[in-house]
Amino acid sequence: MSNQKVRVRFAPSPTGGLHLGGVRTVLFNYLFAKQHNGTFVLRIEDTDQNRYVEGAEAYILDCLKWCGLFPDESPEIGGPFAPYRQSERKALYREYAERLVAQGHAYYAFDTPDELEQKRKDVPNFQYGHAYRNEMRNSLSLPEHEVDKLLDEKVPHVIRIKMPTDETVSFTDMIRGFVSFDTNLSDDKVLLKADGMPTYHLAVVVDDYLMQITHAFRGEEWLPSAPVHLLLWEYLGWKEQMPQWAHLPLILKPDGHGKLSKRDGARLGFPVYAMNWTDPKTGELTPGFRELGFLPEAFNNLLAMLGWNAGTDQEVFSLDELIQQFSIERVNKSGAKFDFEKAKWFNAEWIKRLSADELKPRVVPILNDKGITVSDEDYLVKVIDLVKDRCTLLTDFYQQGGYFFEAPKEYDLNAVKPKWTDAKTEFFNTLSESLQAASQWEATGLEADFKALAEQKGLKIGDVMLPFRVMLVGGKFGPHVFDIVALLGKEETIRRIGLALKEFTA
RNA sequence: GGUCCAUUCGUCUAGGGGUUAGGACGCAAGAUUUUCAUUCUUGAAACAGGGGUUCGAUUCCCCUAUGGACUACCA
Repeated sequence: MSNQKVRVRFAPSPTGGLHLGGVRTVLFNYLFAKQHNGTFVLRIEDTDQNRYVEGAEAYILDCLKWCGLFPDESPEIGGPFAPYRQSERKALYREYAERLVAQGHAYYAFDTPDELEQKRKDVPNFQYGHAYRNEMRNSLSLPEHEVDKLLDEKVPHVIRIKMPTDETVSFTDMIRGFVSFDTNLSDDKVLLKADGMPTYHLAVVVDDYLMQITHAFRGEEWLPSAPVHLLLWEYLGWKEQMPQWAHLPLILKPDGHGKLSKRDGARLGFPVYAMNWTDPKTGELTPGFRELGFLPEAFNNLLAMLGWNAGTDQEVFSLDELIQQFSIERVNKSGAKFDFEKAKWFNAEWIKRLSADELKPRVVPILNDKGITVSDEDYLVKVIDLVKDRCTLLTDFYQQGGYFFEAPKEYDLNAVKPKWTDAKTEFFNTLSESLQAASQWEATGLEADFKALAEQKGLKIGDVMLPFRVMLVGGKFGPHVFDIVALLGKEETIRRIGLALKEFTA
């Protein structure tokens, strides 16, 4: 296996939106694959038809595209190990389950859901395992002829793994090192469900084998069921081909403790999903990072830093840098609480780092959404350059840059009206006239003229500078006033002075 | 309850038998900016506790505590 080409997979089940932690798992898979010139496959684990959600698979694909984490093999693009949807591979799992039964490592169980429920009620901490399996209705406890009869009559049944007693299963995890488990403590997990679909336990082993997966990354929540998987690899005779495991630390709630869930996002006011997700049944919308105004560069970056670090002071990484520097050895063992403030900082950093040209195509839709059409792209680039340092989210470009495209609809009147005087009205009227007559239109010259005029009128510069800003921008924010004036142009500046004067003196 | 896993500033983390325990986010103060940000400087802020081992433990070992995951015909 060590000389084999690296093959990794991300195997989500299409049950809803894609969680932050899911994207991080994708990212680590992707980084590892690319770094080793390996293959990244996307496999859809849709073996539970009860939980299948329309549109979820397409949504997951879209998320990966947005993040720029493209699979090399997937249900969409195919590949040498197609199909990549487990529901389409259904027929193949039974054979392996039967093989395990024949070998004595698994058995048929005929207990109905009701019977199981009853048993759980009767026996505290019931586990379907060595202690109780003889009390249940299965091919271990029932006489052979009765089992045959039940099978012949096609009585619904499942296939369960027969966990060995008094054995220790151990392996070396790429992240946590040596871990071991006592087989007595694991129950006889269902391998093949009554509907003929495999459970995760069987499917993940069979497909990882068939798809020649060399390294398997998954969340830490899978650690307790690892012994079942290990045993399956062994019983199926594939132990030599078993991938190396890496159980990733969990992403935790920012407050309190526990796994971060979409509920926490709603409660604390930040997204948990990569992109907006609308549940097709309830119509409920769960917000996403993309729509909130995150850049995929920043999203990848912040996810990578949740559990991994380069061992240096560097925190801002491009995807290429991550591919270069990522190492599984430097992934932390313990869970990390998600910090939305830091997440926003990463985004602000990326907005500052990207050029106005690179930002342009991402800002246009933001402005369009607000009803602003951009006819002059060069003008937009200048606007972006002027305001990008004060944007944290992409959506901030509307607030910070919208007034370059349309005059303010509302003014921060509290900032100007209480201190308004006739002298100021007079000043701005005169300013309009002198701007009209201006022979040049460049920031420093305009500023000098403005100051000279204020002095001449006996006004403090500060007393007219702020009102001037509010006239152009609408509020107390934005770049240097005369940079704005210079970009806005003569006609528009004068127009806005007139517009605002009406409001200020009303 | 049981099993497994984890534990350095509020948060993400670096470090590692002898260090002023480093960085980042956030927070506070100051400088720059006649707005708001950016930027810069400075500051407050941590080795869960107890035993060992050792000349010396935050670092190694054990125990305790705390937290988390899992304990479905879900993944």
